[in-house]
Amino acid sequence: MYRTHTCGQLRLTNQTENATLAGWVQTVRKFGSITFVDLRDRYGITQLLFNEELTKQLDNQPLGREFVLQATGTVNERSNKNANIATGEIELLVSTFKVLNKSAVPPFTIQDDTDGGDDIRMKYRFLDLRRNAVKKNIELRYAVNRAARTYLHDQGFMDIETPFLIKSTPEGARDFVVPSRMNPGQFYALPQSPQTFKQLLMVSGYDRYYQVVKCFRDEDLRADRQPEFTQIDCEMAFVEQEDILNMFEGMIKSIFKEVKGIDYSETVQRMTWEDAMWNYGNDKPDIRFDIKILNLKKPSSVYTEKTDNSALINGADFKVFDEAETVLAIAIPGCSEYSRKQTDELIEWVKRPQIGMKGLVFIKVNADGTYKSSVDKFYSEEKLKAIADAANAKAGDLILILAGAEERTRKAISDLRMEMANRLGLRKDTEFKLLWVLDFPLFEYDEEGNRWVARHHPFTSPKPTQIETMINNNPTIENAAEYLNHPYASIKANAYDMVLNGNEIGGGSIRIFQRELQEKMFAALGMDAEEQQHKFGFLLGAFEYGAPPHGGIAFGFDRLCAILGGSESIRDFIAFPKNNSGRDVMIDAPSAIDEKQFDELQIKLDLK
RNA sequence: GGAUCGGUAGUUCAGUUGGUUAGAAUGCCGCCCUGUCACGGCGGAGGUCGCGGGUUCGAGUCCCGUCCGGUCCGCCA
Repeated sequence: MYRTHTCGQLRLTNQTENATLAGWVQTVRKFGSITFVDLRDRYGITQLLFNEELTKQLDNQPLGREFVLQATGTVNERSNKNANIATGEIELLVSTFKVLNKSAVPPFTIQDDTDGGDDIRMKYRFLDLRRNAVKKNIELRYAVNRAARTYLHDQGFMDIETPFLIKSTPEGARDFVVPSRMNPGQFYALPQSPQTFKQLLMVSGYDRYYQVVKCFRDEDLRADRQPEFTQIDCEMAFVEQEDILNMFEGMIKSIFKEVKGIDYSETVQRMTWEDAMWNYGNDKPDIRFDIKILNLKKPSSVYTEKTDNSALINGADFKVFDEAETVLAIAIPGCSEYSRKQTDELIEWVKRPQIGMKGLVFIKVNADGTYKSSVDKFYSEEKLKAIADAANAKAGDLILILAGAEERTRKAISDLRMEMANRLGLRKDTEFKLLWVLDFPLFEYDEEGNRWVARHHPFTSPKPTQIETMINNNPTIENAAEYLNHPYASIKANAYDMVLNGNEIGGGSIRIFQRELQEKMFAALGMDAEEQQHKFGFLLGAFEYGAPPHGGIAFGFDRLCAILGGSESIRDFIAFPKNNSGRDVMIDAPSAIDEKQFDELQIKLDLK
């Protein structure tokens, strides 16, 4: 037996008991004739005390950091207690010890505020994982996993595994592909999600399915995007959208309760996609703070149900506004005192290539009720007041106005809104606000490919009243400039996203379950009968054998963990993550393979 | 594919308008120390300034290229 207790276990109540501990040497503090050793394992740190005789033995058997040590002795009350650690009232008075393994000097210190940078910590991730800060994240991840599984199990969901070696269907993200030795020249694809399999399980009658499952996408990375990532993937049969929303609100609330101890009792807000875009410029708005967009102009073809406020800016002969497709304003609370330097800095901020605006108009709503703006030449004080009132600005607020092309400007005002909220500390990572965004567009225009693609995926059902519009307006070769006016731009889907603090944490839809409609959908995406059969024949075939109505949702597990852990980066919540370039710097993957492997695969490497 | 920031001791960083022998902290090694817990004291070792080229009397510093890493845009059904 290597140990009788863990390093986080012993207390004053164990005084005078014998115990054997095993763990890693955190620090050695030598005082000539006595020595203190902090021994660490997953559970905590216990101080070991070596007497004079044992300290002498250390001359022949030196202890270094991260040595693996086993020590036996009696539990002793400390004369100087340490309130900072759970075992701080006791120490182990060592009688015998054994070095189970020595350690090279670690390249960075294994402690909470380590001296190691990201690079070196990723290369030695197995050491980084010993640190409390990382361990806490991995533990939180397991807690989220457990809470989700418990909830879903209690609701009658079954965990059913689906294959990783599947068929490539190049829609949406790029597939990772795997060559098949037994089928030379042919390739498997790793799943971007188990989408079609979970739908087939619905056809098979497993009407509540879930899986905590790896998904793979060969796209560029970000702080919150990895090439392999984990989803909580769920599907239900005989459900409408309302059933799904209720079921999975329940799951998230249960996770909040189990993992964070938070009773999220309030009703989860709901918002249509159009409202989200109109009011926040974003399909995943952070609603922890109440700053909404004032639409001073809009392109006529979208947001057909909305009324803009162009009367407020018209007739001033201000070309920047008059010639812009879209003009959007937000009122930032308490910033009217911004200096010239500060407003100039904001202008530079929106002109950065990532934002790409040409400039920024501001109106200061002064505390004394006067107005000062960068467009005083064009707008009288009355007009500025009218704009300020429409933007819900109060005395002391700063109104920021962007003008330009619809999509870019709307994204820019959203980015600006988030940036200002960050600067004002309005995005607290201890506050959690859930939101359902509903009625997403069914299609979106792909400018690069000059075609219409499914916004969610091609299995998403259209709103029933718009099926006719979909069938009767199949896109031909469209002019890119006119895409906002195509009937497809207005078709909405039975699709929904769950948003937490401005992050999309889950998304799903009610699926198409009739073969005929699915064929029409594929046709709408430009797939002829032959291509449909080749790519999705198995699904169309299955739909002929009594497919039930069904729908589902998938949650981004890594991202959910990161948000619950108060972090922007999902890497901290993955035991062995990839870096920015998709590399695992610890094992140095990807890497070249042997000539023999190419031979077996009958593949010849000929890099361009 | 693009933008941007960074690469100097094991590690984290500083390094002025280009100028003598490139510094600090921490870690590491040695000696001293019986109550430390960020132990303390004294001493020591440790550098291809990412790599290649250029400008210059002289380059860590300026220029060009390249590699690596971070963040973002495009991309991510």
